[in-house]
Amino acid sequence: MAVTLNDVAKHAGVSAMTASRVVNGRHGISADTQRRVEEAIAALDYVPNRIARGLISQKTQTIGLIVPDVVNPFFGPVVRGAETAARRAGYRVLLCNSEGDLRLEREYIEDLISHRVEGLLVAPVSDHSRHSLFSLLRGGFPLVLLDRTLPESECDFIVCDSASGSRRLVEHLIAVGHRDIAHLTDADDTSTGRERLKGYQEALASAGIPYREELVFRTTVDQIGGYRATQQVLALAPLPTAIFTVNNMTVVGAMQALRERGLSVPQDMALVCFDDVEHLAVLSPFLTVMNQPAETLGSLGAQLLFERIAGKAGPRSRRIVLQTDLIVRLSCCVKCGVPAR
Amino acid sequence: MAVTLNDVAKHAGVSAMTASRVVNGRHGISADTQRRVEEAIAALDYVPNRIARGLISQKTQTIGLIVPDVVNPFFGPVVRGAETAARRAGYRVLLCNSEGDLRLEREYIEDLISHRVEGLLVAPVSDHSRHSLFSLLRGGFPLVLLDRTLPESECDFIVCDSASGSRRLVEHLIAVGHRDIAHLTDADDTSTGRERLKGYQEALASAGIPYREELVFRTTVDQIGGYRATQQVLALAPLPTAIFTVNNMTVVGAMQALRERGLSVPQDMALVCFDDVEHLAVLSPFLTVMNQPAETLGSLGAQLLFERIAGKAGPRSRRIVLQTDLIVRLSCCVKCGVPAR
DNA sequence: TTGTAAGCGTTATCAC
DNA sequence: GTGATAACGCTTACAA
Repeated sequence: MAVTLNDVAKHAGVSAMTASRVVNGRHGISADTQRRVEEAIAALDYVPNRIARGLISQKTQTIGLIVPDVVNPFFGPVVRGAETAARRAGYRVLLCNSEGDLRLEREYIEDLISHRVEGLLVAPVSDHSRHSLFSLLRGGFPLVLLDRTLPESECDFIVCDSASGSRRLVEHLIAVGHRDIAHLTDADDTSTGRERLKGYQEALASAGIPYREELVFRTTVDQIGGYRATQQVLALAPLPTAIFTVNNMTVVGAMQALRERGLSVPQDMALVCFDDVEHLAVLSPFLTVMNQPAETLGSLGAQLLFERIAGKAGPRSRRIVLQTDLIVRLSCCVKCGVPAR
Repeated sequence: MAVTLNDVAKHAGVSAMTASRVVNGRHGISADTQRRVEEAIAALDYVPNRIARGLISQKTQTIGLIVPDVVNPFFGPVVRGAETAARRAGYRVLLCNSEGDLRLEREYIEDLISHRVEGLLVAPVSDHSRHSLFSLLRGGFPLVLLDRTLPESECDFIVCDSASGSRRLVEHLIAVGHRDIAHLTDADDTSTGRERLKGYQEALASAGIPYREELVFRTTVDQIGGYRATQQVLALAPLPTAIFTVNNMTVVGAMQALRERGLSVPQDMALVCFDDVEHLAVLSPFLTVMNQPAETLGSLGAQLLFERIAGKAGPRSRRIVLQTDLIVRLSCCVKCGVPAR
């Protein structure tokens, strides 16, 4: 069905090798031959087979990208950033949604290796992802971690400064008068969760507010997790005056739970989180957030990977930490004051 | 560097063929041989090379997916739906963002063909995309169009019912009292733009409201396009009382322009659009929209494609039209009434 | 039950 | 300038 180089060669009355030379723009071809081959290519709609090429060159011009979910407003831009950078570097991207599932992540990794991607960009599900990833690293396989680090890993990564971001976000809450701040976060097995909890604790400590374990709720960091954890928050007496959720999905669930209970934000409860949502901010400039440069993270991550693939990276792991931006909007409104409890 | 089947075979003291049989779970292998090969596979961390496999079988287990932008809240879910369906069918997805650029789209198509994807899922940039796509169709290449159709094409597609959706949306505006309704839409070269304009006209006609060309603004359907077109709307005198934008990106720009002019929605201007935004709706249930089942569109589109790839599809093109849902929220609020002009 | 030979589409190498 | 040959890693067809 597909037209091969041999078809082109026959059509042009030359050898496959000569046709190959024309396709690849090599020198030392007579003008006449060149023309005939080009005509044959056009006439037959020939498109070179990269699969066959890759078999020889061991280069597939393809990388794998694994994120929990493209629809997540944080990972969407990460994917776009990576894809754009990849295109510019002449690479294609095999996209995989791990759905935060370690088993699925592992399957995808194996599958991508089997597809002979030249490198892997992974936003790991959790610390446990290292079991799937470390054997790659031992083999020197080009790998860059996105958004989360892995313990004891000598691996390139690019993340945002979660601890500092979290600290500044909580400092802001404290500055506008909050003292009882609930924190909805990951289980203890992700670097982002640990760092954000650390920042939360640091902010409290430097304000002289005692850390209270009972204000920290660990959950799955999706909408339903945020919803359930917020229900637990709302069972506290007295209620805290603010909730800080670890990311953009948990905050949605939190909002849902608050609304169900008839609580308004920020009048009855302040609500802040990590991650801004592109566009949403314009439509409804409401949530105070710690914005992460997601698209930059994706494109720089891809650049790190391409350097590694090209062998320009050296044996030491490179670690990039991007800064986050506090965007103050209405959800912890100063003018509204802090709810009295 | 990579471990090959030959390495495994040598390690196990058998021929490559025998090793291959074990890898593929064929019958007729002695228990002892089987064990030795499996040990070798484990010892060497062997992962089969699908590239080589694909060269023989002509199957790469890969499809291409081209959308304008993964970050677009409509296409994000489309991508997830397609990717999930692909995984279930044992396929991987090469994701490409055309950025609404015909040239880029064309490059991607050629590149994906060269990567020997087994089929293509494309949300075409515009009618002009057919120049890149029709030669594929002639060759019988498996192709399914997403979201937009192409004129004169005998090609599978899956879209939403834009005309009916648009009509119902405008009927709603009319029902709550609007008569001067501006419409921000695509240039005339996309099926969605044409259909939505048609629905707009139908709704006006059946309400006995004359169609006024000067209320229709054609623009690029992104944020900046929506912004500029809305500025033009705001130069009208008298102002219309409602704006209906063709999609979720234009509405963001529209909101921006309205806010800059100090106009509130819906008090000063009603605002409705196609496409809902997942999560946003929870955080801020504000925009009245015509929701499209984006994820379903992606997963059904993938299913159509896999049927075609498997040769189960027949020569006739299949055309699926999904229905849309009107979600009434606050942005055309009845209680607020229609602004007097 | 296992192995040999050929070939998928392309390119590197070396002749001519 | 151009072409024959082998090879990339694997599987199909056939042989032993």
